[in-house]
Amino acid sequence: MRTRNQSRQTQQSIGEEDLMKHPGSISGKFDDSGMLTNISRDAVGRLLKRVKSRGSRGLSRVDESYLQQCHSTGMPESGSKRNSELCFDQTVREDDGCCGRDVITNSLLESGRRGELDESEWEEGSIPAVNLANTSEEHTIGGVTVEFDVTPDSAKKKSARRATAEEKELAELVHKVNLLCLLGRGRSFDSACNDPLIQASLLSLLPTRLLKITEVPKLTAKALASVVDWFHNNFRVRGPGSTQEPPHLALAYALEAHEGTAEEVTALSVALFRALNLTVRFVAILDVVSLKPELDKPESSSQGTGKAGGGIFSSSTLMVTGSGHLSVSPLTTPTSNEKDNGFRTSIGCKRKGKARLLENNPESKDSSPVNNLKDIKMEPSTSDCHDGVSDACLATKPDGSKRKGDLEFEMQLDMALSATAIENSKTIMDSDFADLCGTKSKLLPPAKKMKVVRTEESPVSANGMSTAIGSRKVGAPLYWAEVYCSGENLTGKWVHVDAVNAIIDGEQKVEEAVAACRKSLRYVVAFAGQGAKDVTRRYCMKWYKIASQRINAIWWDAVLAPLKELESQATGGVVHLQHEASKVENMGTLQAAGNQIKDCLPDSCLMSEKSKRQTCEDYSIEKYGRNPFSSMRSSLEDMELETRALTEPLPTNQQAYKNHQLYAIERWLNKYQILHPKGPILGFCSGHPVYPRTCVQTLHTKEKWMREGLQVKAEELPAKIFKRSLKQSEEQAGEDDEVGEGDHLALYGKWQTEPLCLPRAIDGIVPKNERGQVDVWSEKCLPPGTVHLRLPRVALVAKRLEIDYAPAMVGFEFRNGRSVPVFEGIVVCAEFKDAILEAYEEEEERRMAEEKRRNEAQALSRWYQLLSSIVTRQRLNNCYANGSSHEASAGIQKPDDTLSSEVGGNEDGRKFAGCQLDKFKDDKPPAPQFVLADDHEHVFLLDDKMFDEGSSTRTKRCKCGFSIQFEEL
DNA sequence: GTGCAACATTAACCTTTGGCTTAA
DNA sequence: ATTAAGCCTTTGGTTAATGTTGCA
Repeated sequence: MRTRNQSRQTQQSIGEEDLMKHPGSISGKFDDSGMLTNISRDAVGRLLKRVKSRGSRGLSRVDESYLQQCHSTGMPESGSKRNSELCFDQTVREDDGCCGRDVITNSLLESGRRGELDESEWEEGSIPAVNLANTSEEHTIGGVTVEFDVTPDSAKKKSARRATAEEKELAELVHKVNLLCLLGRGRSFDSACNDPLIQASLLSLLPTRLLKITEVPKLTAKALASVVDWFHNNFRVRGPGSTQEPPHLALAYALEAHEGTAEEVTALSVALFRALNLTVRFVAILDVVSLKPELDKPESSSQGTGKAGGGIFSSSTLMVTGSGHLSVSPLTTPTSNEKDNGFRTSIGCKRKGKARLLENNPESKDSSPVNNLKDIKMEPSTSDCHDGVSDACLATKPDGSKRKGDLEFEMQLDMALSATAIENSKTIMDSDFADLCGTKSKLLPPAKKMKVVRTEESPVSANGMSTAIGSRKVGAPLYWAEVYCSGENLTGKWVHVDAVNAIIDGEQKVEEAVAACRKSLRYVVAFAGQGAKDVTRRYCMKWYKIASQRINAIWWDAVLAPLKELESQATGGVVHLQHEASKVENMGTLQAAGNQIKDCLPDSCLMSEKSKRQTCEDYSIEKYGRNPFSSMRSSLEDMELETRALTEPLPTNQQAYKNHQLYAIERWLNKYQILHPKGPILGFCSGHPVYPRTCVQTLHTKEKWMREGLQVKAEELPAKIFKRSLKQSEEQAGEDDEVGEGDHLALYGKWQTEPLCLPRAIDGIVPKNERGQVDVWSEKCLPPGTVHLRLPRVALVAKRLEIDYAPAMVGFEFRNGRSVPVFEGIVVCAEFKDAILEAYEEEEERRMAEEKRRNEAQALSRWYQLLSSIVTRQRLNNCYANGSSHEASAGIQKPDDTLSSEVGGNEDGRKFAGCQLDKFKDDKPPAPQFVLADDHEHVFLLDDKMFDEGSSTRTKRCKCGFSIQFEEL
């Protein structure tokens, strides 16, 4: 075992710069010296597992253990610098004697992963532990600062917290956007499948004998076998996925290389079928981000931490994606699959490298995955290739035995690999990897190495199907084709064709395969003719499991409606029975053309969009000409899907009935629900009879029914009675003064109600409730012969006219901690409506006039106040600025009202005001110009007024000598 | 290890009708 | 004297969804 000190020595011998530049080589050194990383990973896996299992106490206990040991052993002497490091070191040693350096490293990596570090950062971060020892509470790797004591603790807390409404709303929005993006992507690929050049190229590759399929009058699934076999043997799935390129180009590359992502290869199969004049859909599982917030995080974390072998070495899927063998929902949003994104980021450049390679060497048909990997490894920019060794050592212990987690991890890896039928290429890769393992395996990214290990243990069958998954022989297909076989059934049938895995008519297996790979079958969409149709029902037998994970059906149907129409138009017409001879002829021409243009690919794919589109259209018209049965085929399928929806098998677990759309059991009804009628019994689940969901009726109180314009029929007994809560009972009892009267709540079903019959208004009197009002929940709640006048202040009018009315309560609002009724307008007898409205109009006019008058008066008053204030201010300025105390004491301003009266009763004053405040003359009435002294009333004459241009001040003088200065406004 | 059932926890929903002071 | 407006203060029980735990 390497100790921490040993590790440090190693680190010291290796400069930081070197670490960053040549992580792989350094990894190699570690690897050579005692499987350090292997041991470390084991330790980290255990540590994190323990931490997770302990929940929030995990790290604190680690700290405590560290502190205790520090005290007991006298370590560490140098303060906090190495605290965290030592802490983990000690803890790990305590457990299994493993080195702590990698524990720290990988713990940090874990943090980094949560911080959405991509794969390259993940790998870079695994080496430079020198950095780690330099900080106490924080550690910096490659510029990323990670606080040490966050990890599983906070993650756990976060996952324990439930999502708020806002978060749910956001998640729903993201979900919708993601769906739309994936729909767009599917349409894109579907469109690419119609590319005549691609189709022609495929035909040119197809052996002539297989063209006979076009001559089959009634196509059956069986007839497809030969073509599917051929395709399966000639096209392989491999990664990294090309997700950045346009589908047309991606297909061209895949066609040339005879390999591509599952999506591309499937699209090629669709293109081939279409070239053969079959009616085909490109089907994809839209692996959309979860509709529920936070759902992805626990999922990923559970995968990452729950598995002993996984732990911070990331979830299995990450490992797989890291290997570049799985391209899943490339347009998923960042929140959907961090793992995918990280993977995608790294593979983007890889694919470009690959693309360049293809362009430079168009004949490199044998560009095997191995070659790809070599290219990848040589790419200096692909930092994710660094430090593969530590991961490479994960799978086996030094002694060769396997740990539980490793086996588990490999199992997951198997699933993912089989999901993309990677087994096809495995056999080829194995031989190459045998060499690589000896020499270059240390340089491989983790999952690449994992794959090597895996292939040693999991022999691949000759036909490329995985045998490692036992019963789950079929991997999780995310893409396949649907071929319309008119020879199936009486009316024809859409047949599932997974050319990638060479599976025909395996629709029943899809759900299981998808579930095995922990993918969700929420949306299965078939694309054709730029349209799309949701065919999830065909593949999902347990709808109740996905129902809650799907967006609300109304929105989804609205989105799909126009696409469905397009799809229906495109797949409705089949012409292969009408012009068979010409078809074969055409195909021969296409094949020849394909041979000519084959070598030009992908350049030929770059033909002008316009001409391409034109070709496409021409071809489509020929191929997808409408026939009179198109709508019938579409509706037949709709019926089929609908039938599946209505004939879902009974779930075997009780909880599934809680919100099941079709079935219900009594124990999962809530208190406002009842079975009526109670039958028929469709089956039993754990002894509970299962009823149709249509038998479930919602119950309400009499009052609640009344709000809906219904009333309980006379002499109807409550369908259900239950006790109120203690408090409610007490309140009710208190009101009724009769204990026991109000402690029960009677509920009625809709079948016990009839339209509301309120007492009619008679003699102009409005029937009111016990509170003297009318509850107007809706128009239905208005007593016959009355109208609701929803006008403000209309009650006053009715009152003035002495017309009987009732305040209209329209609802409640929660205010000041309690519900308060909201009144809007009044309810009056219909015959008074016009009179009231007329009076109301008059009253409103009068009120408006009054209000206007009041406003004007208020404006006047405010002007008075303003001007008085100005005068006062000026006077005080004059008095105190000049230091004339006697003047100050002499000048006392009257209150406004006094001044007003003075002004009003003094002609001279009015005149002076007009002169001296001429600036305000047009806007406002003259202001008072009198200042009263004890024994003298100052009068400011116009002649005595002086104006100073410089300071814009005007000086007024009284004959007595008193003067006031003020600024001209 | 997985699925199920029971229980625990928590966010969201549902309920629902004042009283006093001050100004006009 | 009457009436309108403003202010105070911000429930708590129930349900459904979700998490946890234990069992087969």
